[in-house]
Amino acid sequence: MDNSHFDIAMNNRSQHTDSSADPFGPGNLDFGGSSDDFDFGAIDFNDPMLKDAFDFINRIADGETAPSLSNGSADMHSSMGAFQLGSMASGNSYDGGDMLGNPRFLSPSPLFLPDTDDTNDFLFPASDEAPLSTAANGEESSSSSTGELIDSSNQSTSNPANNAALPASFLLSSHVERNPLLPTQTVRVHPPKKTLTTAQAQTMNAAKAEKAKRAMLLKTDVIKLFDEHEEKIANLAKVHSVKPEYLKRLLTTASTLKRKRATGRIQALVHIKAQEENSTRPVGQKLKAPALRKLVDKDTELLEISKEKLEQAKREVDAQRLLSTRGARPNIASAGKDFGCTSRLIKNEFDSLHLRTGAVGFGVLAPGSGDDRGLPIWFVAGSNSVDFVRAHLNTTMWDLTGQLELWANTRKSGKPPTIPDLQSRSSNVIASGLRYILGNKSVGMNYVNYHRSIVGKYHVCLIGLPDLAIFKNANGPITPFLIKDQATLEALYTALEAGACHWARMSPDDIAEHNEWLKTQPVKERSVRSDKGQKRGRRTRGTESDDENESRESSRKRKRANKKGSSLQNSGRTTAKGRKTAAPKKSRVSKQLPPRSRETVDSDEDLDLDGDDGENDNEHDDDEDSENDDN
DNA sequence: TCGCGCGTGATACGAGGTGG
DNA sequence: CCACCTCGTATCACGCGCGA
Repeated sequence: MDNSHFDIAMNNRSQHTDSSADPFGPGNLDFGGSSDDFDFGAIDFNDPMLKDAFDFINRIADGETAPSLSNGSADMHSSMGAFQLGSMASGNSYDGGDMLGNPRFLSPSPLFLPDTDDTNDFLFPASDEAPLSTAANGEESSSSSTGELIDSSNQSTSNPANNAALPASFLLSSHVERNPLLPTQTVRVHPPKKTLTTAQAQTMNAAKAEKAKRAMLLKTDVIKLFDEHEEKIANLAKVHSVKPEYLKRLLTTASTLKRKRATGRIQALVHIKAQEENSTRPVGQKLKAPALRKLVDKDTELLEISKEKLEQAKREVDAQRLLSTRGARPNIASAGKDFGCTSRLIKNEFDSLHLRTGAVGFGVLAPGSGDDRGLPIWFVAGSNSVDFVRAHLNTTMWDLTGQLELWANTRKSGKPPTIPDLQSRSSNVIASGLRYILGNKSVGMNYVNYHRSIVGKYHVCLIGLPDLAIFKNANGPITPFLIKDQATLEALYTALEAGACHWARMSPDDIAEHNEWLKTQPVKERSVRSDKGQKRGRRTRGTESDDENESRESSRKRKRANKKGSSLQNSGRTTAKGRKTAAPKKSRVSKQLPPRSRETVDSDEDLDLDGDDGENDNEHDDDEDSENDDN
């Protein structure tokens, strides 16, 4: 037998377990602990059955068609079917493909799917049915059972189906049961605890006291080191005439560059002078900036303007600039002209950037609706970018531009957004803006504890909220879903869309000030768990005491699960109220034990048959949404 | 009202220390 | 070197808070 594939597999495997690599990365072995402890030699690779199994996989990897499970190859079914299908269903990183170092087996390949429509039952047999590999160990295929593959006398490496320490129900859907070829750890059994003698207790106590003393000494030294560090920074700041905060910034990798230059004093004064001089002048005779600047220099009264008035003028300049850059064009003609000029500017910038830096990329621009003026345009940085579009998007730039224009002309438009629309959109902009500025995909907006959970924790704040009474909430911004007034919602959404209202990082001074303020605010304590003090043993699955466990279980959760189960049975992917349910996220679900029965898992969705992670599930949903929209 | 994420309470387990 | 103990951390289950 040619073992070349297998040798490669072993090499790959040793790379995977390299301690320098991420042991939990995709395609790596994960034994839930130190993977280096894993003894691969425990498997007898000279076992003829195992050799056949690897030979079979290598032949498939070489492109040979796999035999259908339902019409033959019973041996392969028992030895490899569970091996591969288990990995598909569980999504565990330690699957057949990984072990063999062959990525082709990582995807849910149809090669091993049976010739039956009832794939669910094949992958996830009902609790009252014998699971795949149980059947393999049972009477039906005893001649080719996986039990023959592994020496049952060696408990440390054999399938724990034979391990009496585990309850039989646990094995029904366990990873190890679905992957009977895996070397398996024994269940750890602790010896009964012995009571200490007086001398032992005294020794232990003395050692404990000594350890505490050493920990205290270390803590004292660390505090001392911190104080010395602060003192050195303060001295250095004094010597170089800079603020200690500046030195601390230099010590970190945080950027000190600001995104935008702040409005200056002279700009604010010119703005005031323009209001004085130009408000009464007709168009065409208004003074221009150089003339206004000269007038400012001569106006001694204006030059001694109060700080408050100057700040007010700066805010007005900022607002005016924002209106110029983000405000809607007043009519079709000006919008069309803006479109044409700006698109040419962008095209020029694309060309120039490519020539200056070699950057590649492409862009497509079309008027937002058929009523607007302006010709669709596409631009690329580097002619190679066209090849990219052709190769990876299977279209040409012209086609893409045409499709964009068509899409813009035919999409829903003209109707004013409804209140739920505005609520949802505003909420999305706020939440996505928060995720963007923090670079954290999982963070969520907290309106109720905004000052503590968002500002205090992440040091960012939402600035530029519309100056409306409803937003002057002591707890911070209120959730858009509580605003029922169309005009208020439109003001909020417009500010968010235009960028007038956005997330901003706080300066160190602001953070310190906010933290001081937080100290004066009452802390809302979390309620104490209602079951505090009670013993809550680990939940067991499928044991004979299930009824007792279920009776103890939270009635609320049971009600929810039952309701969900029944509604899902009836309506597939929607709840009883017709609301679409999101697929459970793998990151959390994968950590939990499977449900105890099919009672609460009656939909494909819950089973997560495709084995994708949560992100992909979302993508799938999005695709469906878009399809529905198209329909 | 539902579902998700966080935090809490509990257990399991491994590493390290200690004594025989 | 082994047995035993302590402690810290990982993991699990689930209640609470909160957004949608």
